[in-house]
Amino acid sequence: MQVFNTKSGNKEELITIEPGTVKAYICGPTVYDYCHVGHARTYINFDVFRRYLEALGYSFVHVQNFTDIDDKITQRASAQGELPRKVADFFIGEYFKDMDKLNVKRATVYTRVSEFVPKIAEATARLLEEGFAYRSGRAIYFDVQKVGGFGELVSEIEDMVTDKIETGIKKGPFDFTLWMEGKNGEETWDTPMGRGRPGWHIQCVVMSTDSLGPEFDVHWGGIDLIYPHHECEAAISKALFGKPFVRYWIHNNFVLMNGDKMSKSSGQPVYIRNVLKRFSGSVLRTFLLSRHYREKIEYSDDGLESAEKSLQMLKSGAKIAMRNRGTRQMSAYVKDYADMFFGSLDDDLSTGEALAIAERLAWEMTKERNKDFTGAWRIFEAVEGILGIRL
RNA sequence: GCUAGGGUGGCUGAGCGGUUUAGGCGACGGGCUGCAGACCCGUUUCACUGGGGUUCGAAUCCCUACCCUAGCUCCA
Repeated sequence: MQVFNTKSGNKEELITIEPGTVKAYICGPTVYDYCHVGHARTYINFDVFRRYLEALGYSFVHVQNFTDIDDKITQRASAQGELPRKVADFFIGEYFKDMDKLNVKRATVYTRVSEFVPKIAEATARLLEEGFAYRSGRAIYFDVQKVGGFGELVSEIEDMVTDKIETGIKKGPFDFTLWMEGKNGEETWDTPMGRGRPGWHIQCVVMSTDSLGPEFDVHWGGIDLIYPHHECEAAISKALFGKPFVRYWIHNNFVLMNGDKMSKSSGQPVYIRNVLKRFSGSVLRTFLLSRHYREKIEYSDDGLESAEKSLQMLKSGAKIAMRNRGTRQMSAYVKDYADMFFGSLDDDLSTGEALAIAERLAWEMTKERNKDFTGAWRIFEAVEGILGIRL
């Protein structure tokens, strides 16, 4: 299939390192709150990516983390008078409840930062020894210049607005924290480097490569993670292994609300569980898949309602189609639809197009009496199995 | 600056090589109604930023110019 690689800025044919196997890592949530619709979009699109490749016959290794050590978790914990660990565990549980309702397949491996601290400390110590990192103030920083700067995903980084970047403690403005001494109330670990906790970027490098090896096929995440998170990951990996790291970087776009990104920093997010009070998981899934993953999508009641209508149409079509379920052959008319449907998915996961094609077929089936719809059930089966929309 | 995505009729917004040029809103006419509203029917019959190019044919592909939006160390 063709996928858009952020690294090259182009659509490329997906060729895996090991034929027949896709090794993929996706940045999981920082578990300080319930998941919102933006999270849903990321994990649903990745889920369809996985399901499609599995349908093509690939074995798909899906590794996902939970960032359970973070300032926001500490903040929430102290506000509620609880231990950070308890807060993280709670929201991990809630994450699974939400994702199960959205029919998102479970990952092959889930990792938690808190379980990887010794390995992260070990990697940090190695970077320190090899001169890729330095100690300054109360933290250990990664020296971006030592690996020849950034450039995996962001070019001409010097052109970026650097006004708000603090310097002084750090050698270079783009250097970032690998390890820090803990502050009051934070969870810390004893290591040969002293007592402290890991920084954000190195976590994902250690966790992904631990399961998938130093080189793997796909690294997925929200578009907001391109810089700094993924760029920093690439720099760390380069220093740690001296290998290419990830072949395909894939990023999905945001869910907007009133034109702005839905997130904690810009207004209230819409939690998945709140949407599910009014619409089914399949409706939300249909809504989020109705637009291509690299396009922004505007969240609105109108959008959900229209997704509900689409789903209704798909269900009508599926009902008619399933009457001759099991029939191997496919009429020429249906074959055209099947080609278009699977062709859309093959072209950079165009779920919106695929959905529109299935919907049109459903519509035709409810209206046209004299056409041969033999084999149409296979398309609706794919809507369920690949798009993950229950009909 | 860099990266991504855009510039379509009064507005919104699909279409992304050729066909019935969506749909919605609004407007206009009619129906229904004691009058409105809602609802129903009809009309709104050739819009695609400028300039090149490819093609038998371009809103749709390529180049170029201009303009707009978003992001750029909290973030999926």
